[in-house]
This record gives sequence, C-alpha cells and structure tokens, in this order.
Amino acid sequence: MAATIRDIKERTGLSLATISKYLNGGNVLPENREKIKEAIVELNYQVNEMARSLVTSQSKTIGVVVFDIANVFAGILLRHIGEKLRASGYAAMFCDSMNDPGLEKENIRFLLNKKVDGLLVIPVEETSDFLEPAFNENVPVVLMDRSIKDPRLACIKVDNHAASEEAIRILSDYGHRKIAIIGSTLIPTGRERFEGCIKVLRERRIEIPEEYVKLGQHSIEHGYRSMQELLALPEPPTAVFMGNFEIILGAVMAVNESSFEYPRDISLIGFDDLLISNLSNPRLWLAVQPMQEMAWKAADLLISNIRLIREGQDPVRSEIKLPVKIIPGSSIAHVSENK
Amino acid sequence: MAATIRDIKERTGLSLATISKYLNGGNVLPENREKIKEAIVELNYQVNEMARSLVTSQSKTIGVVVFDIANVFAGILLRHIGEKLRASGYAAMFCDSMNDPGLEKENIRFLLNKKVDGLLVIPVEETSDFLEPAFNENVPVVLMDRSIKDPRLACIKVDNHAASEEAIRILSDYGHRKIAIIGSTLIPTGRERFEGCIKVLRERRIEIPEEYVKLGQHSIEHGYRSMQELLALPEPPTAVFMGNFEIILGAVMAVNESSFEYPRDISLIGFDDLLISNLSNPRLWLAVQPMQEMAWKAADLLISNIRLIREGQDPVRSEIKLPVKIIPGSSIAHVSENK
DNA sequence: TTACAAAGGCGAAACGTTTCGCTCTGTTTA
DNA sequence: TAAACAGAGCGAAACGTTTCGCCTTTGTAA
Repeated sequence: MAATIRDIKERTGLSLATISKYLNGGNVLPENREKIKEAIVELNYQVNEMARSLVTSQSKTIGVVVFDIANVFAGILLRHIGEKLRASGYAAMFCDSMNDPGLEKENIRFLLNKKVDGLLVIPVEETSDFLEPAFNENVPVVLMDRSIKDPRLACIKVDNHAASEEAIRILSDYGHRKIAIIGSTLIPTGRERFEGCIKVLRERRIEIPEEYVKLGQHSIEHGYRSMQELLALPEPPTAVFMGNFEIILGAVMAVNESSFEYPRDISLIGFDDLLISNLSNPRLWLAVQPMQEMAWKAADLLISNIRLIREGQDPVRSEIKLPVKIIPGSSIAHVSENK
Repeated sequence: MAATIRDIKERTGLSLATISKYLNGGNVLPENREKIKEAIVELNYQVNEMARSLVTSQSKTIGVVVFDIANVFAGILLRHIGEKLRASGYAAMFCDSMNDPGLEKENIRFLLNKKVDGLLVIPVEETSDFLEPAFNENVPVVLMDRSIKDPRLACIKVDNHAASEEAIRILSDYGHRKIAIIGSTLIPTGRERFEGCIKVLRERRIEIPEEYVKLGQHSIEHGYRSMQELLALPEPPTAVFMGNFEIILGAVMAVNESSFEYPRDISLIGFDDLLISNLSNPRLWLAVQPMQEMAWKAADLLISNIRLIREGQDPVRSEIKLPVKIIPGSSIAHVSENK
C-alpha cells in the first residue's frame, strides 16, 4: 500500500543506498536530489520508522514514568519534557505509576520491551532495584525531582533544602517565633524541605512544639485539615510553612473559611508555584521551582547520554540541583514584640 | 548483545518457526515448550518489538493527543487511558497540543510518522481538517470529550447539555430565580453546558440579565474574578452555576474570601468532580463525569476499530454520550418568597 | 495392517530500511 | 604526466521477527 524506498528506486533509477543517503542528509548530486524529491512528493512517501528502527536499533522513543500522571506538578513537567523531546525527534511514551511501586516496576519492564532508547523517571520507590532491568540492558536513565542514591543514576532536581531554609529565614526575619510546618516526610522532596526548615529553626533557637508539626500526605486534604487544626489550637502559630502545591491549596482554603485573615492573623509561605501564584489574594510568598529548566535539562542529559553510550563512551551520571527562587508576596506580616 | 530468537534456536535445536509459534501462543509439544522456556530464562531473551512491528506492520502503540496535558481533567483521563491500553498490550505516546491548533496538527503528523496504530484525541480544533492525514493513511481516530462533526469520526463524550439542564432545574426547584452562570463558550463542552442552562431558564421563564452571564476561559482566574464581580453587584444572584473544575476552584475561593457564605447567602452548583468533591465545606452539589468509563470506552472502541480495519471491515463511527451524575451536597439553600 | 487425519515442525521468503566496502569519474597536486 | 584523492553511486548483506506452504510424526479408526 504505502510507498517504499524501492518505489523511489524504480522511479528514479537510483540505488537504494543513494536514496537512503539522501533521506539521511548525505551528499547527492543536485540532479538526483531533484529526482528523489519529486518522486517522494508524487508517491507521498514516508519513511517507515519501524524498518529504520530495526536496523539502527534506535526507536527514537523515550519512556517517561511518572509517580502520578493526574498530579499537576507531574503534568507541567510532562508538558516541558514532551516539548523538548519532540524538538529532538524523540517521541514520549508515558506510563503512570499511580504511586504504586509494583506498577512502577512493571512500567519499566513494559517500556524496555517496547525498546525505548532511554528512560525519564519521577520515581515512587526510593531504592534503585526496580531499575535493574534498565541497567542490565544498558538503557540510560535520568531521574527527575526525586533522587535515588545509586552511582549509576543521573538526576535533575531542585535544591529543596536550601529553599526551605530560606523560607524559614524569611519568616524568622519578620519576627516570627511560632512557626508551624505542614508537609510530608513520606516522599524524599518533602523530607528535604522539612529538614531545611528544622535546620534553620535549630540555628535560630526557635522552639517548635509537636502540635506545630503536621506531617502527612502531599494532598489538598492534608493541607486543609492541618490548617484547621492549627488555627484551632489554644495558642495558634503566627506563621505557617506549606510544603507543596496541594497543601497550599487546602491550607489557604481553610484559612479563608475561618475567621482568620492572612497576613493579619497568620503569615503564610509556600512551596511550588504552578497555578495559584498570581491568583490568591493577598498574594502568597512562594518558593517557585524552575519547571521548564528541570524538564529540559533532564531531557537534554538523557539524549546526550544516549549518544555517549552509542559511541561507546561513559554516560554522565551527575546529580544537578537547580536553585529555587523565592518570590515575595504580601502574605507575611511583622510580628509585634508581645506576641 | 541481546539474545535473539536465533540463540534460542541454537540452544534448543528447534526451528525459528516453532519458537515464534511458541512466543505467539501456538501449539508446541510440552517437551519443546519446556526447552524453549528454559532457554528464554537462561539467555534472558526478550522479543524485539521493532522486528516484530516491521513484519506485522503493527506498532502496538497508540498516539494520544490532548489539548493541555497539565490540565487536571486531561491528566485524569490520561491515567485511565494508559491503564486500559496497557492491559491490551498497547503503549501510549502522548503529545501535548498546548491549546494550539497549529501544534495539534503537527502532533498528528508526528505520531503518524511514528506509525501509531490508532489515535485518541481530545481536540483543540473544532473542524476535522487536521485529521485528514490520519484518514488518508487509514489510521482510526477516536475523539474524547469534545466531538467534531465528521462522519469519519467516532467520539466518546458526556451529555453536557442534559446535565446542566438538570443542574438549573435543581436550582429552580429550590426556588431560585436570580441565577448566574460562570462558564465558557470558547470550547464545545462549555457551549453545550451553557445552552443546557439557557434552555431550562427559558422553559421556566426565568429572566437572566446580562450581568449574570460570565463567559470567558475555563480557568481559575475567570472563576475567581467572575464570582467577585457577581458578589459586588447591587443585586447579586442567589445562585450560581459554575461551568467546570477550574472555575469552581476560583469561584469558591472568591466566595470564601468575601463576606458571603454559602449556602446561606449564595447557592452553588458546579460541573466536574476531580479533586474537590469531598473537600469543600459545606459540600458542593456537583455534576460529576464518568472519567474512567469515558477513557475505557474510548480505548476499547479504538482497539476494536483497529482490529476491524485490519480484518477489512468497516470501523464503528458512533458518537456515544455518557450520562453525568449529579451528586447532592449542602451548597444549595431554599429561597424565601421575598427574595 | 493399512489408511488417514491432525498436530507439530521446518525452511525460506518477506518486511523496509541502513551501511560496508567497492568502483568509477573527474580534479588536484607534485 | 602520473599519482593521489575526493565525490558520488552501487550491490549486497544485515537487522530479528512472522508466516506460508510443505513435510514428518503420531495416534486412531477401519
């Protein structure tokens, strides 16, 4: 049905080798170049990527495995990944791990069978066992957002620790000493953020009572409930650090429903930009992650590692931590002495 | 490097044909079956899908094109699509159209070149021109959520019109006659919902002043601003219909920040479930879409059409409208006579 | 014991490219 | 003027499967 390179051969009288050379950008006499061009148009010829893949053993396809595809953070990352890969001629095959390590492992196998040239992963699992098949088949892997300790892995992430240190420092500089944290230690990024907070609180000798620490899921629900509980305390905090997008959403919802007003009664600073940055009123102080940069760097690194491996060289296994920018808002108030 | 079917041949003394038969579930003597199984394990053999694709001319890959991959609605649909395709041995290649018709058109071409077996599309464009290349190459297409008038297309969507009719009827049954609508006529689903509302309002002879109609983007921002404006009117509405998830998010945010309380001062009903359903307090009345059913039906239909085409039969081009369920909440109050 | 059918196995061709090593032609260099 | 060389083209092999038509074996019924 579809035209092949052989049909072009018939039509132009040239050899397969020459036509292939043309298709791959090699040197061909101007005269023949024209002939081939013409034949391609007339026959509506399209390269059969399957055949090409078979012989080059490159599928020009990247497997993308995300912890939760319905998550906004993941979605935005996916957008930028797709963009970048596409520009380099790669297609993206996605698999959703649904926060399930078992499924994640299956995803890797599935994609490896589909002969992806490389893997881009935002992992659920915290050890690298599930990536063993990829290592065995010499398929390069680049992690995003969440790193795993393994010398065979490269990772592009964000400096969560430094950013949350900075956030707490800001609250403290405004005079706050009753600081609560709503976050999660269930995932690595959450832990890093939490540890950053704690470090500065220790440094500045700010006590943090147990009831000011709200650790749970990175979910709207956790943000909402935690904020409600904090506001209901006999001695509520004067400032709250909110560990991610969903938590912010829930927590701000809770504040708005309550009799508290921010920043008058409570100061807020949060992690992740995404949608709400220019919407909430008053504007929130936010630690915003360089989503596009993270995605692009990861895609670039993966593609370059694929090339390196093909050329027999060693791939680059660096862990890169991108800086997080803190954007000022109007959600933090100075604390008067007596508070 | 990697083991091939030939290595298994060497090891077992069987022919390629027999081994292939085994791999594809054909009948093989128990004795040989064991031999092959053993060899596969020892050699760590994996079928090379590229070679298989070349000869069967099936890539076992579906192209999925979404209007905006960072959109929560799209994300949830993607999750269910991936799930279903996966279970049938198909991989999903995603492309993000970023709400850009030009990019959408490119996406189709790109995926067709990658030799996908079929296309699943939530379209940006409202005419089918951009799908012409798929029709030419006889690649089946199933639309989701948003239909396009073209006899060559199948579509699985939701009965937006009926659902919003129902929603307005409920508000009206509670006695409301000052009903505002925040929605969008920029996309087909938005228009269907809007028309459903209008139909019932007409039927029941409920006047709808211009300032009660807020049409814009399906965005948090539009919901937020519109609700603010509605509440600031000299004669604000007693009830508001909110056209989608993002609008609900923004609108509820605006209500919570205001001095209004729902349902006391204003009644609310919204379209789309997604995240907030069991969170907002008081609970919202919501029209929830059967996301999983929509995704699964679409994937099933596409796969079955792929089979039909391969067998030389005509694919099924139906447009299926799934019913939307309205889930009661506590966000609607009765209106007293004098209002 | 023969005949026959069914089951299982086999060799070879096919799928549509890329690539290696060779040849030919014409031009530059010493 | 001969030697060296670059540019362009070619034929054939290779990539790793599936599948077609044919052959062999085995078991069963007549």
